Amino acid sequence: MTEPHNKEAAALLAGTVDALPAGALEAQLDLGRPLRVKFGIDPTAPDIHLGHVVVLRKLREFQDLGHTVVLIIGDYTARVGDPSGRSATRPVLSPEQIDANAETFKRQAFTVLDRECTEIRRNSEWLDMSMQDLFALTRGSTVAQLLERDDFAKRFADRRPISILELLYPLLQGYDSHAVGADVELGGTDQKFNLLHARAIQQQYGSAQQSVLTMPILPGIDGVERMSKSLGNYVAVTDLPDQLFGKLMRIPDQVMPTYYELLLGRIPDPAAPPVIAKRALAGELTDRFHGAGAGAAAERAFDTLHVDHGIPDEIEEDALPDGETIHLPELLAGSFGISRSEARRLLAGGGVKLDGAALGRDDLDLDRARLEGAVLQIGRRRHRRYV
RNA sequence: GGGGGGAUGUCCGAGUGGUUAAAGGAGACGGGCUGUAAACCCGUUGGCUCUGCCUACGCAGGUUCGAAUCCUGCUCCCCCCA
Repeated sequence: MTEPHNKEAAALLAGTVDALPAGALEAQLDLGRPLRVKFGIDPTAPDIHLGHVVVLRKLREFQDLGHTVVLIIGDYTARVGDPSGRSATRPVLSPEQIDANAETFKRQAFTVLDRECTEIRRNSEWLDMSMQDLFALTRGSTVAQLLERDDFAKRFADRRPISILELLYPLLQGYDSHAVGADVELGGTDQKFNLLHARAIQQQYGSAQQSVLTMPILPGIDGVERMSKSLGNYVAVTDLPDQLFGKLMRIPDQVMPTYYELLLGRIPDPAAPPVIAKRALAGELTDRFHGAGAGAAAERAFDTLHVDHGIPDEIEEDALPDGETIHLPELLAGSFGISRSEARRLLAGGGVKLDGAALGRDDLDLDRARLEGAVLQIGRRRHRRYV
């Protein structure tokens, strides 16, 4: 084993949870050729979020060392649905939706990955197989093996349903590895079973077996559940700068160190108060996805809104309806996409402001003159100017 | 094939004839506080022409002065035995 490869291995293993089998990656690096590093993603929900970024950053490290990333768009497996985590049945996507999502995915993945060292494949290329081929694939795996998987085992014990289709998922993902000749596969720790099962499939087909690296799971901005689109606790890489900054300011203080470690690769400044550390985190990530300076601009907007409780510079405009008096519930409902009843409740609760001054329960009808050119505001974040 | 259980508001989940727009929790939203859109505290959380009216407890009928609660049929889901 040569010295430079040891260093390379150490860098690549940093921050990973599992590297299996032990020593496999080091041996592969000693081959002295670029490795094919697989990462698969199902285009079910078309937003790459910071949870994906944890894995993507590691992939980028491989690329920076001259290895090739094979990005698999699971357009076919998306029809099956990975049963990991929640057992809710996935909605069936149309081919058009899957295509559109796949495009979005590609674009977003390159906010982190190096386009030059990335090979993109769709697993419909090889998974659209004959029944005979499927038989051949399924012959190699047993129910007992699959039931070892944590969530299957649990559901089986609880007598909750496990569909045959779901059982098939690890086989299909494994077949992907065989099809693209993967040397290494990355995923979150929740993917450990699937990643390892791929080794069995590769062996079954006489391919070289991949090594497996798992990355920690990033908690969502609720600080509790894993970050996921379906739980709504995610920060998308396409979120607008102000949104991205603001969402990151909302993470509970306890998970801040985790965010630092997984997204920035360091710990927060121990001398900094939480709010300062959180601002630094939010600013840095905003810069990363929107360019240098975006973080600072977003921070100024944040201060205006949440520290000074002021009105932002840029506000969407709406036209006032005709008439000398304006019925506020109707206006608010139309502008902010809420019901008139909700508008009344917000009014009664002091949540509606006109040019910064709170309105009350009885301010149902206002003279047009008071609204012309004025700004109506719900809470701190929603504003509309009337022209 | 046989037997059993279930479908409640954004979600989870109480409720088994009469203040039930439906307990409780979560989430969300609003207010207060704040060196954070953290934490903490308070409030709201079906719609509307809003001191009232309308629509709601899988779907369609029925019983009753009155039903989410009882009856019949239907749809869907789950479990057990084979």
